[in-house]
Amino acid sequence: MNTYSGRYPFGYWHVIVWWSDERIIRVSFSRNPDVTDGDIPAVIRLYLNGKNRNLSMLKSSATEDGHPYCGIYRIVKEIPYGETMTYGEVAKKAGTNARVVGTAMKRNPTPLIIPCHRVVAKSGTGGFTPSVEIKEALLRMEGVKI
DNA sequence: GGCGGCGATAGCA
DNA sequence: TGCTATCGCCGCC
Repeated sequence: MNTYSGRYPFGYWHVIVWWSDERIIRVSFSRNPDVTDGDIPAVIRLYLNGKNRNLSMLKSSATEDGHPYCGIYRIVKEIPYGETMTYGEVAKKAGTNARVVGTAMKRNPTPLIIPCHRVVAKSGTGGFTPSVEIKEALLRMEGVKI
């Protein structure tokens, strides 16, 4: 199986993507991109430029059977572009509690594909790893008032 | 393999 | 504003 990696600028950050022929393996953010070079899939580039509203066709390693949080990630993946859900609402659908949802979002290996930035606290934006400024920028880009 | 700690929270006094 | 319920996973015995 071939695997690829690439990076792409987003504000002051770079988005780094690892993927294979089958699915997206990992997405991360860095201010100081390492040796990772090359381009990223076109649909993600377009999304970051606000020209593509739908990443749901991409498969993520996180929603596969056996992943510890695949149930939670499948629910989050269904949140439409420009809409948000609270940690509590996701927890209710997943049959768990909000703390567990927060932990799952923090461990999300493929943000953007699993749109964890659309999961917000009941009051406020909630957190984001590595930085809430990325979460806020993504939400603003999607037209969400924060 | 068992046990304790730890959250990107929520809800209530 | 402050405190606690809650629970799945990770790391360390």
